[in-house]
Amino acid sequence: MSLRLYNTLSGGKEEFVPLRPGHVGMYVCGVTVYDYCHVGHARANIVFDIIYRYLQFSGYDVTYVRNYTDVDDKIINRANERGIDSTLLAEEFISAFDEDMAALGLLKPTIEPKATQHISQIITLVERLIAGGRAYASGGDVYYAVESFPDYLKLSKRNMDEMRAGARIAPGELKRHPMDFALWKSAKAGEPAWESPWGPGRPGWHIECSAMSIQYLGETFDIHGGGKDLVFPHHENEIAQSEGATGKPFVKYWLHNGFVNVNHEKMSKSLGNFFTIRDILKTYDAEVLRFFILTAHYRSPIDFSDQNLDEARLGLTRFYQALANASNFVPQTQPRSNQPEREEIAELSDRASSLESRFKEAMDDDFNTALVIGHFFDLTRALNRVTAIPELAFDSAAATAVNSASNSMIKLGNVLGLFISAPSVWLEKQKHADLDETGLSSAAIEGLISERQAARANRDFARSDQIRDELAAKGILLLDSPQGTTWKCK
RNA sequence: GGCUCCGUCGCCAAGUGGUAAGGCAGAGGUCUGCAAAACCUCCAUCAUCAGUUCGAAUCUGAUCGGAGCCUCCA
Repeated sequence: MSLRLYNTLSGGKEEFVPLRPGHVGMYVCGVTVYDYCHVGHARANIVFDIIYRYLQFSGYDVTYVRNYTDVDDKIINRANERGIDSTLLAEEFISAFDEDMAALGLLKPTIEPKATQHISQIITLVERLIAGGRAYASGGDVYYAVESFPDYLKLSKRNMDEMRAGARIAPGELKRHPMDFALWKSAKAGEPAWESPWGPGRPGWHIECSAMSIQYLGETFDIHGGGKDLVFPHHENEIAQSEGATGKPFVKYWLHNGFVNVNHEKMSKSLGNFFTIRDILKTYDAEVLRFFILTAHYRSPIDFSDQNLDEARLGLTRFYQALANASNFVPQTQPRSNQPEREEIAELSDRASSLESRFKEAMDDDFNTALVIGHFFDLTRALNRVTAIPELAFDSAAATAVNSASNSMIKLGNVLGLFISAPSVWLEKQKHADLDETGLSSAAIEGLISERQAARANRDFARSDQIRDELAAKGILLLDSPQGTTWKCK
């Protein structure tokens, strides 16, 4: 079974066949750097991060390009509001973006080009379009003549008549057709500007992505991605610009991720219902956010809420707890027994050895991470079944199966950016994360545990239970085991 | 208004023609001094209606409900 992915262009799943065997060129629209990133950006970038990782896992040599759009009306406006230079503002938010992506545990793309460093390529592309009769200069601006490109709107599957109602020519624009869009904008006083054949100006939105993707991936490449909201106009215009200039198909597979919603509404700046990545990471571990995002298919909408994040944390804890149990289970001494194989061990071995094929099957089907997580839970249960049986503690077949299961789960989880911590470290971190709210210190808890142990040894269960109840009232749960008593937050 | 998409157990969520994964919550049980954790068992016929088919959550049509795009947006 080979990789199949949903192509927005065709509206269905297609078998993935790269242009060059063994190689993949992938371009993902980054951000316009004028503000902090919100959870919607986090989702888009996490989704393409796992696609990048999975393609590599599948043996492809991937060139992953993600741009910064660092010149744009919004940047200029925001810079003016703050009374600073737009370059400075862009730099500030490029750094913020880098910090956020690093905090989310994303791999760095192969290339992260900036629009302002590709002005000459942009100008060349615009000249090509003018020469080919696809664009025209008007005043100091250059516009793309959408009527010159018959395939316009093939990605968003609309037609000009439907669109015309919403389109209009804004005052000051020198367009021939309402749907025409700017490739180059003449600079007003105080705006960043570059010399061009049409006078000083700056690139319009869209053209930088055509110029940079062609520069690094060629005139035709494999995968182009971004959020669903970019289908129109951004990606539609990229197609018009690129194919209009080169006469070649621009992109083979268009991938678009679904939105993050809040109360079933799109999270967006204009609705004011957005959460920035840095705010979220104050409360939730980056891996919890990633896990939450991966529990839904990347094309589906996902509802962002505390309840859902808390549930994600609970789910992740279950994995880490099982992995911790597994690492404790492996005998420190030589195995003493080799019992006739028990059903639990056989099941675990089966699940462990088939995990990778199940994983691939799910991921090959348009990156079905939710199904993968289901498989992880299945394996977790099988794992817990074995590690919960004390008699198997020194059994060599059991140890082998447990080892193989946890290794496999960690290996494949890592492909999704999951299970990246040492289980004990992660559990410890979760344990202390909520400790502040309880008003207790871990030393105080340990002291009470010792006191309770003493009471239990004396069979003073009244005192023992009193201690446990008091701690429970403050949000601390005690967990007794043959190895002693540990605790965790509710 | 036009164009897309979605509606699966209390909640989250896979499944897109062969008879409903998984997680959370809930019920019962094992373990435990009692608990907790873990494990075991139980827990849905897929918005509604009408079709196509040997067979549909999956295809078609209608209805109801929700969202997105059409203006900047991951």
